[in-house]
Amino acid sequence: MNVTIPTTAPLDCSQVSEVLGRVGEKWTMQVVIALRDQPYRFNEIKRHVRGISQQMLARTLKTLERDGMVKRTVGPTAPPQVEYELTALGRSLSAPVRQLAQWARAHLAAIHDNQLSYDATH
Amino acid sequence: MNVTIPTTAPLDCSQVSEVLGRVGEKWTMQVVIALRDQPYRFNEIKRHVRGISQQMLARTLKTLERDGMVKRTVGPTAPPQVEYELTALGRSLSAPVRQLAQWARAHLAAIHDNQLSYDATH
DNA sequence: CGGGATCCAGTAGGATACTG
DNA sequence: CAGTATCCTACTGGATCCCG
Repeated sequence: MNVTIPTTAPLDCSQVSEVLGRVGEKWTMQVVIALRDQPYRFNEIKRHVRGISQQMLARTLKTLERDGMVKRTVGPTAPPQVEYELTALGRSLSAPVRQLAQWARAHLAAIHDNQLSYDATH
Repeated sequence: MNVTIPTTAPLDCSQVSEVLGRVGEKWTMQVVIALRDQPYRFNEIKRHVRGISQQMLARTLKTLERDGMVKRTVGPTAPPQVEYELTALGRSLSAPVRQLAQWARAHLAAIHDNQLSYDATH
């Protein structure tokens, strides 16, 4: 068989950019990363993700839940006990994102250098 | 040696989200992908990236050039002949992004299903 | 504790017209 | 051909207050 769709594979289509856009949102991946190892409650996540507001955490979690990346579990207690955990889908996303993050760490200094010299001459 | 910094590696820091944000911009990766195989001129890129306006293409290319991902070469002719090509940095980025794109294509249907059933119950 | 409702600022994205 | 200049809209991100 050997279909061989090498580097020339689509890669384009607007569908992919839908996911790229989600990944590029400010808090999405930081929340996913915070949940990587174990479930956490709302304010536990908030403490792990430095700088996030209640509002943005609530929005981000809701979006992730809607996408099926995070599972929300409400305990029958008062006050409410709500736990969030990654689904298999959410966990599988963190792998390629980790590749990207490694690239970022490896090349961010070069990018900043380029920006500085570009700004100096334009 | 085998240092073994497994899934617990940083991955966090705001620096990474700077790159993630860039990747998440609407046209950035589509332009990078269009330039993957060979240099192109402005309007050639515009034809390859369906739906992009002159304005957004100019902005995107300028940002990519500033980041050092794209090299801009002006020929000494009239009318101007301007060629854009990926730098080594730009080419190296497309590898991890391709991983993400493959993930996107593989799981986008599942995401849409989740969104539909979520919307139906909330 | 875990949110929702509201309001607000900044920016990404886009349409159109003009220019060297 | 390869942009720049304007102008506008929509959405992201955030601060604050309120509620069960």
